[in-house]
Amino acid sequence: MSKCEQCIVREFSSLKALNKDELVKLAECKTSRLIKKGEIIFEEGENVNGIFCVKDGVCKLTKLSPNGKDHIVKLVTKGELLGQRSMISDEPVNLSAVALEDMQVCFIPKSEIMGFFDKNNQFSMNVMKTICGDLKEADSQMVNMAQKTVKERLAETLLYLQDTFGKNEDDSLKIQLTRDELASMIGTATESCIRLLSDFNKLGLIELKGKKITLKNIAQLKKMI
Amino acid sequence: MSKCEQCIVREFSSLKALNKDELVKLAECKTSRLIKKGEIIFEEGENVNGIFCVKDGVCKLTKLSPNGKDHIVKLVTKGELLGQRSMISDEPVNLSAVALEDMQVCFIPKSEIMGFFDKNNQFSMNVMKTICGDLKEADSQMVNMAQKTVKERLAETLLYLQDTFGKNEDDSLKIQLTRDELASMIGTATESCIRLLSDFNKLGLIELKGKKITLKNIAQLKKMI
DNA sequence: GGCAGAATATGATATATGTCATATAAATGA
DNA sequence: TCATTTATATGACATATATCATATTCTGCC
Repeated sequence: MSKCEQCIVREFSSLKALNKDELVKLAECKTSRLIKKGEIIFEEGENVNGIFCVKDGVCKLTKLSPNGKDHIVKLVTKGELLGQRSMISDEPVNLSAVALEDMQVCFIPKSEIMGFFDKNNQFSMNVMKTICGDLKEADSQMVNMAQKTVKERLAETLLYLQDTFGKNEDDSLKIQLTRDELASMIGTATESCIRLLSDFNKLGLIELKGKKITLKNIAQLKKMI
Repeated sequence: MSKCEQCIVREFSSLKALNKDELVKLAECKTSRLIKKGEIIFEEGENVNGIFCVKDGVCKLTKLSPNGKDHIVKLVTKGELLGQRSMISDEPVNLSAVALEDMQVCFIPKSEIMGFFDKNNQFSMNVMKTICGDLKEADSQMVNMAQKTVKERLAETLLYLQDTFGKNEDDSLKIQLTRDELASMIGTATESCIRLLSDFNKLGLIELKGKKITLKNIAQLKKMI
């Protein structure tokens, strides 16, 4: 079992508030897991009874709409925690988590986290702030979905993906989403998404090479939002 | 200054975790306010530096979209707290609050609440749970906006309004929203909202009398969602 | 290496929703 | 009380987006 003290990603999450003793305790009760691309970490409705700390890789949090389509609510990446909301609410998870790349995660049982809540106010505060940030973002996304056109949402999402996950040496977006996934992030039909990408390509805003997407005219994309 | 100990609505919010001493302290530092229908409690971008406890009345939380339209993110009613998110994040508020009816609210300064966070774990936990509930609801609304038709969202919203705010003796919805406000809750143009209400009326799902809306066929409305 | 199945692409068309115009009804205020 | 504004309603039309069909390209796999 690897030591949490030496784990770098811990510094990026609420766990940074834990002291040496707490980290030792944490290392004793956590379980590490390797998760393959496409694998499900947990599914809507499941009881998770703990949280996951993402050490490496990216996953999508999706919610199934009554119309049968999945919607991607959020992407979660290295350094973030997964499943905090449902643990605190003491409810089954309301979202599914699926790996978009191979991942390394650690599972921390609920009992352990609840202990930290009791004894470490800074940790509680960090978790609260994270969830408040998620709420602000969710409100903003809600308004985006309600008020913006698909074209605007696509432009915004492409910029977000580059900002958050960066680009490869050839300048293409580092994170690899299928057209289907991109569509379910912006809330549209796959064909519409593909068509708009095609339009953006023709307008010189982006470049499509196979499944690789390269942002070519950031200024113009920003103007579209 | 009225005593918080005897305030009934306190029992419905996170504040129920406070003990006698804390309530006395709270009563000393809070300020009560009467707010007229239509009045702005706070506006997007403002620094609020505390939270509001809603003693009576209902307000809307709105967010301005870049296209210039307001979107109603949430309705807040008696017994709920207002402004928790931004206080915890230590940021300006991301939403505006406007009274839909005459309201009674109490303002509690940030310093006081932060003290409770430090000393009263149950209170912290209550606040956390409330915000987690808001986050779950926001995620769900995000998916609704992205995946459901306007018709479905209208049906859902009408049912929600009746469930949450009840009906008058004549069975019409107790909460009075303008068509414009209803439209900005479901995320559509005012005309589309009016038109669909008209359609629902013709189908016998609802009845329109002046601005009063009465749900006539709940089962059918539920089937539409 | 070639084949099956998936992902991407594009056209044709249907449909939902937005926009603009205008009419009517209701509310507000001098 | 009447006039002016504001909210509701409805029609005509434009447009964005979904849906269905069908290529084409990619990818994993035996």
